Amino acid sequence: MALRHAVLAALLDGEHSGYQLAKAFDVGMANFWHALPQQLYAELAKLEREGLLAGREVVQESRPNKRLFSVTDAGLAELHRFAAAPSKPSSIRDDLMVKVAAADSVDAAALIEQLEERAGIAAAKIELFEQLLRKMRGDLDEAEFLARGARIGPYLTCLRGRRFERENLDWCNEAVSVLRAREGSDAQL
Amino acid sequence: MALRHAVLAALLDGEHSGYQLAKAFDVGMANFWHALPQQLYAELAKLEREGLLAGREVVQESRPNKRLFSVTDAGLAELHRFAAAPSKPSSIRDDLMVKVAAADSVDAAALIEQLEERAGIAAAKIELFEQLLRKMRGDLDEAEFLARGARIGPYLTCLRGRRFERENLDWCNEAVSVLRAREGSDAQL
DNA sequence: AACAACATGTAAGCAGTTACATGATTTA
DNA sequence: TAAATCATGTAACTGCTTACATGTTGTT
Repeated sequence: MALRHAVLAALLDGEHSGYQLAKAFDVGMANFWHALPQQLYAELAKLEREGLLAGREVVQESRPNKRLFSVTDAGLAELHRFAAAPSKPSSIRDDLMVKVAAADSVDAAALIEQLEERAGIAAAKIELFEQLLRKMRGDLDEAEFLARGARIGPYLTCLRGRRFERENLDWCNEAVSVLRAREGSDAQL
Repeated sequence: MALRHAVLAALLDGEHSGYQLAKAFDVGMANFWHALPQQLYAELAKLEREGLLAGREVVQESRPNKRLFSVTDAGLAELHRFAAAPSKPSSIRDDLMVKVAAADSVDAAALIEQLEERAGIAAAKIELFEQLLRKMRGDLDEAEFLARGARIGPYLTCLRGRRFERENLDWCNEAVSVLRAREGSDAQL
């Protein structure tokens, strides 16, 4: 049960609505934790009931009303506790990798197509991360920001996301060229 | 529901028992799909009921008896279908990254400790992948194996795993040195 | 006129985790 | 003699996904 902590961490840079959080969990946050809007609304309600978040209603005119949430002292304490506790190793789940693992028994063309699609997604994400990183840095250059910038946490996770997607892109391209080369000359040992 | 496909893929290189699979899902397979032994035993039983796997009892003397499973034609057909179907993007879940995202509000020392531990784990995994890759290659050099080796699927996913862990290691080290540097001079903007 | 963005949820079902349960043999 | 390896499961719980449900405003 750690979606709760991901939500608390996401709310550290100010109050957000469920809708705003859902978008955050679709970009920067999504590198290490993914969640659908329904899940977020449910989790926010739960965290509020438990007193780890405080919600306030904001009445809007040309928009539906919304509820903004912020982390309470109890919420901060819970984050502290969580950060100090040992965690289990990360878990990854990727259908495409399962398909590649079965590459020898499966249609190569379909695999190549999906690897190329994935490479495109990775490239787009890299671009997104670059933007996010620039935005977080503001006027400072990277060394300066790493040394003295505010909110280093999200910056570091973004750096991890960029590294991950670069590897993803490179590997997809490598896998595609290997599979293509074997398609032509299918003399397997 | 794709553990089933991961199991089918894992059984492509011959029959295995639940126990053997559990070990495989703890090393090579774990890069893209993680599963506990209980889950595997349950899934194997289910796949056998559905006719995608065939199990046979092997009586042993100095060991408990075991059941070895292999993929049936129906299982292969299901893998084909799965490989050709579109899949949703990979999902990652990593507690440690959630903690790093909250780095500005939590205890830096505890974070550094966990990042170093993770770096160690990553280094060990890299070594493990190197071994696995050498073992799969056998006498061939890498270019040769990529071009003509048997069972390229597991080799490619292993290459992905090694890339991932290298990035992990580098990033953990980077994050540690950033956090250390900030610990000393805590003049945040 | 159609679609994207804003905004929030409920209900049912399925997948994954944790705890429990057992017991022989080989290695340190 | 203690621990690791071999070997297989059940039961209860929790968390995640899919499907459903609604309605306005701004953009193309």
